[in-house]
Amino acid sequence: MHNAEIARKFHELADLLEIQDANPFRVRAYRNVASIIEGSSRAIEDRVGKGEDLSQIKGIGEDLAGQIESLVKNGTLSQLEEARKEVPEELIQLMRLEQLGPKRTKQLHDDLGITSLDQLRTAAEEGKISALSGFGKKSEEKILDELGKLKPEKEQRMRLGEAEQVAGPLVDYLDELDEVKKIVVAGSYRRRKETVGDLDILVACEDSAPVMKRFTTHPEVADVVSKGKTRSTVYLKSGLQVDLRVVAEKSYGAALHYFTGSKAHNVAIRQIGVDRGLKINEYGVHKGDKLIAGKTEEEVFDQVGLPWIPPELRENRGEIEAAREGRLPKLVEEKDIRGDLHMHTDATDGRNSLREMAEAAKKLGHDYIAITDHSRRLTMANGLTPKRLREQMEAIDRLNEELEGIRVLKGIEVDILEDGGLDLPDDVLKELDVTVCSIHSKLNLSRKKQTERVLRAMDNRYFNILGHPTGRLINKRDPYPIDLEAIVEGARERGCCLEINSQPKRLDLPGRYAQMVKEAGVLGVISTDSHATDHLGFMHLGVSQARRGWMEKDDLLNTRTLEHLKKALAR
DNA sequence: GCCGTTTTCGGCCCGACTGTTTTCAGTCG
Repeated sequence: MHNAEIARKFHELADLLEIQDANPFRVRAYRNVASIIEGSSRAIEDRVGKGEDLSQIKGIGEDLAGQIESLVKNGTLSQLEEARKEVPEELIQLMRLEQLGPKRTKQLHDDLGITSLDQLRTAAEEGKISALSGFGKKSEEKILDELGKLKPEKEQRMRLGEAEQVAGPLVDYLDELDEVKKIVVAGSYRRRKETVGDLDILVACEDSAPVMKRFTTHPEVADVVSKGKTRSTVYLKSGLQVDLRVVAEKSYGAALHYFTGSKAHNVAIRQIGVDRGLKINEYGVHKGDKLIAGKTEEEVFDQVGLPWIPPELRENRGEIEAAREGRLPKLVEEKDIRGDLHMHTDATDGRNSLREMAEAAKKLGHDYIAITDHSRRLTMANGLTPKRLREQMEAIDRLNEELEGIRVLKGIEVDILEDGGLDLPDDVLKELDVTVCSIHSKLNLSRKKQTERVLRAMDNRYFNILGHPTGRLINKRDPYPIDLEAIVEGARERGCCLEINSQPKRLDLPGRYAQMVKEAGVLGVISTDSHATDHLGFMHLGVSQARRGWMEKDDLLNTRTLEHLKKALAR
């Protein structure tokens, strides 16, 4: 069972308990454990398998450790089964609507007998909801409006970070077979799109039968849709569709190219083939009946007169022309990253101490990090006042005297207030090495006002990096209305940078906007926004977005040495 | 349900915003 699925079960339990009006702190404990598991870079299943004591993890006590273990071992969570008896589990669907939390959901159920989204729609259309106490006409309208926008859960694509947790173990499991010569996950996963619709696993081997057997009998498989010699399709228990395709080694490169896509890229490449009298398919490049290439992707590209193109660029958005003209970018790689400039500690809403964050970052090979806790306005996160920030600065000074091999920079994630001011006075900001400036409130301002708000904030000479610039949460919240072109231009004029936030839920900026930043000559910053030492490993996800935005090492701030970084930050 | 150089019991981030209110509950972050 994957981390994402374990986390989902605890979230569901928390939702059900909340509807039941359970102790809110107990609910929080369940939500907390869900987020710990979600954010863990190691598979909980493995940790249980190795007999690790999960109660050593902060936020997990003896009780929860036991619940996790039994969930992993038996596949069931008895507390969840109990809760489902009390509350219809479909009710949780109602809480996917904005404005509907546990209390009003319970009220809808108790007063109108509503258990599903369909029944909610009918009740709203019949005007029954506005008649309830606490609801009104506006609430009813909003519910109908939200219902119209809501996508069925099944049609949602899985976030890349979650898909990695599913794909990694599955690939390892298949790779244990001697028959498997090569194995890779192709498709949008390999192109590093922010979400994937399904997993396309490609295997090179001569005898497919044992591979197909092993694949379709994997314990995570819920349903075998088809099982053949070259292709099988299954649904995992998590709902994710996985296709396995088996080809001979001589066709591996061609198949890899074919199944990596994108479709638009493949069509364009095949057209070039046709122009040269070649037929290109998943088995290879053919001249007449003769197979002339296909063992590697390089061979396939070579046949159409192109150098190898990185998967992240294969969207037919200019990469073929660039390849032809020899101006493909040398994309940034994770090893180019020298430091991480956005992370939190337990002084605000992080889970680890200053020292723990620094030591974990050092282990990852970073030359420097910046501690950027929240500022005072974010009370829910226990945001720092000037006084507490100064205390943290002193603690950083002391830590830097002790630590070797890594430099801890003083920073803040300071809120951009509604009027474009920053949440801390200039004389405090002045003392910091770096500021990440972010919007956490008033997300629903008009596009014009939101844009002006950020531009005004950037006027402050201590504004360094715009944090999670679009504010989107993948599958959950759209970007707030904002004129990003104007923001990028404003950043260029003022010498500000834009963040590429690596949190799996955010990936913000997305690749397409990263490209805009690069083209404007504005520096990007890839940060993890870590709230625990475990999150520091999300860097590669941000790097993938930068790569999708054609970014090279020099297009980024945190690929620089500490010395150059400091110069670049001075305004 | 978790946690403890205040504590093994009694705390647990709390303010802004909205729509419904007539003094506030529910939701969100």
